[in-house]
Amino acid sequence: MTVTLADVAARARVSPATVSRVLNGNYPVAASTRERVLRAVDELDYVLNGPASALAAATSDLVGVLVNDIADPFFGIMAGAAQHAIGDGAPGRAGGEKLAVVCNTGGSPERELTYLTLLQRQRAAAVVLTGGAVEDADHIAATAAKLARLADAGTRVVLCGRPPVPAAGEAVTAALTFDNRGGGKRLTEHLLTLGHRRIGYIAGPAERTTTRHRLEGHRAAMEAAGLGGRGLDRLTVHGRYDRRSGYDATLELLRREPRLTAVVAANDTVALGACAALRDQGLRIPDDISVAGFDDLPFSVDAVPALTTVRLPLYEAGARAGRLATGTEAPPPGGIATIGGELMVRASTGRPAS
Amino acid sequence: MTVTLADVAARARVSPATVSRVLNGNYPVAASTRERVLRAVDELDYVLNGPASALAAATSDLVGVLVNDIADPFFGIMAGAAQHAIGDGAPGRAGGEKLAVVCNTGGSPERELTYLTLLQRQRAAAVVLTGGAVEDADHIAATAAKLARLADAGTRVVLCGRPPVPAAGEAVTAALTFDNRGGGKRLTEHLLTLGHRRIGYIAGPAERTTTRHRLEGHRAAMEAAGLGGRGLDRLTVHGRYDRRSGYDATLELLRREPRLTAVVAANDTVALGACAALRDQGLRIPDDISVAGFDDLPFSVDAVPALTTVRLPLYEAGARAGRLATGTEAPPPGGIATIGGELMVRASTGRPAS
DNA sequence: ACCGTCGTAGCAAGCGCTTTCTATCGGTGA
DNA sequence: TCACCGATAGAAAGCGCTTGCTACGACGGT
Repeated sequence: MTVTLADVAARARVSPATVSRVLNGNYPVAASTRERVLRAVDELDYVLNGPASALAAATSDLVGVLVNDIADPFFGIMAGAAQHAIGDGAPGRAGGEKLAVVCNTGGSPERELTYLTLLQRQRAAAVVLTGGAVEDADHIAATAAKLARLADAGTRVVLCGRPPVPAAGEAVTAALTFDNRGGGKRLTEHLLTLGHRRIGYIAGPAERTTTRHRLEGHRAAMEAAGLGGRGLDRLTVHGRYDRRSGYDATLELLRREPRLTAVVAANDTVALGACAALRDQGLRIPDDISVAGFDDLPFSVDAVPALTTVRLPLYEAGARAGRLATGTEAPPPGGIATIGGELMVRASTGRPAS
Repeated sequence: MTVTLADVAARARVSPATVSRVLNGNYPVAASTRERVLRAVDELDYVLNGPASALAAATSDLVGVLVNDIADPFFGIMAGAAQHAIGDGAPGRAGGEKLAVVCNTGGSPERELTYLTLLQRQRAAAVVLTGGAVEDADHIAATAAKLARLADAGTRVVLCGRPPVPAAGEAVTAALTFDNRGGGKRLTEHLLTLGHRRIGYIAGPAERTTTRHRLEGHRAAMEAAGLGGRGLDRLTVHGRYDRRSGYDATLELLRREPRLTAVVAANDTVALGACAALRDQGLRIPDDISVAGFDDLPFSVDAVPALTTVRLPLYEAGARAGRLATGTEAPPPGGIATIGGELMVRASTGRPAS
């Protein structure tokens, strides 16, 4: 039924060992023999049996890329870049080709662990974890343990846009983290500079690192401006990283403080929802109220008005993570690199009305 | 170093066969024995060796989901839904859990084939192909052949948002196709009804089925209104499915026909680019010119003005494809189901000025 | 009390490939 | 001319798991 190495060997009148060596190209095989084998492979339309070779060689060419939400371009862009870098990593001979697969955790710690186990099962060559992590002690411990297990099974572990795992130290090959705190700080400073004082903040899910860091940056800026204290809590609303959440949170913010002059959203998608809510309330942006996002996703520049936001080099980061995962690029010193964001001032922010 | 089935067996004082059966749960094992085994698994922190079991069982729990562009929510939504449906397909015992992985082809036929081969290598349980296909005879033949090969290796093949492969007939388990033609037609009819006559069309890449079908629908509507002929070609511009392409194409259309009263875009992303271009030209939407998109991606309702478009039930389609891939749902009669789009009339279209 | 059965568990033969070790052969330098 | 060597190719031993078949008690019907 299915063609095996032995069939190819028979056809090429050589031993299976020779065929294997031709295919893997890491052993001297006479040119004439090689050609004969290759022809047989072609004629028989032979396809290597992945599991069998993974079993025998104790390695596989699978690279897993874990994302929180595949429908969100934030992850899509990073994953696409990583996959690209990985697929083209060693385009040379067979075996150099890695299969990058992206796994959607939906933000659930359990699914993340499940996928990690599944990848461990497959003896994945590398794993790339993207996006913020959940800050639950149990989960962090479980993840760290799993990563350690993976690492000493030879799987490379790369973090992209996620803070280094505290306990997993040596397990992680490299960690690329975004400067969410700094970006959040600069964004709010921009608003403060424009003269805003009553600034609402729409945060993401409370337990995620990304959420916390961006919020911390915001608060640091507020406090530095003498606007700290309890007022901050009143003007902060948590929600999911989606449009709807931004819409609802904005309404809530307006309810708490009708004289709000600016809203900072956890990310661009949320900001879009916020804009919609504001418009529905009859408020003009930025005349009546300013809005800012985070990430600078592709659609943000086309929003009306164009969104002021913090640009994160998602594509570059993903590509770099991919290269680190394939070992094409050397890890940064210390294994950790922080990637900064760039403040993009656009039309959605302006001076407060009064 | 690594724990194997045999280790677990030794620890539980049973044979490897028994352990295997406990883990796969498809053979009677006494409760007490089972428990002992499970405990050993736990204590040893055993993880099944995927390749080994795939080799022995000649099947794997991998399901591949191929997408053209993972950074595009159009695909992200479908892929996420499929992955969800697949992962939760048989959450019962181990083994029922499938690993859905998404592979990003970047729209390249070669990469598509490469991934298909890679999945074939892994003896994937199923493959889901999403999005339009490239209409190149060679590639279609190659794909059909590959799918046939996969199919008779026992891999289920599901098409989602892609027209049935002509030559692959029996190879395909099920095909879910979007009624792009009908949607395109209705969209243009809507514009015609409003009174538009000079309607520009921004199409996607020429060689893709999705592009062709949507365009055909548009033209059918135009012709039915007596607006056929060569004028259509003049008012059609091809480009990629991205924002930038929409921007550029719009400028080109305006150059060709300054008196344009409406622009229909290949999809929402392109439409957004079109809106940006029009705004930059000082044109008001919909007062001076109407714009329509396709897909109804999440951000479309938040665009300003909200985008008139054709809603495609992306999530539902993806989920269904996932279920078909896992065999959780029976294929539609004939293996083919056409999914209709719903015209969403919003603020970006209105009566022409004059 | 005997034998067919049912319920469990073990044996052992692979699954298809990689890789170490060994064999072979045409040179080569002395 | 002969021992020796480099370059290739083959033999065979697994890699860790699944599964068909066999083995073995304990039951229950007659």
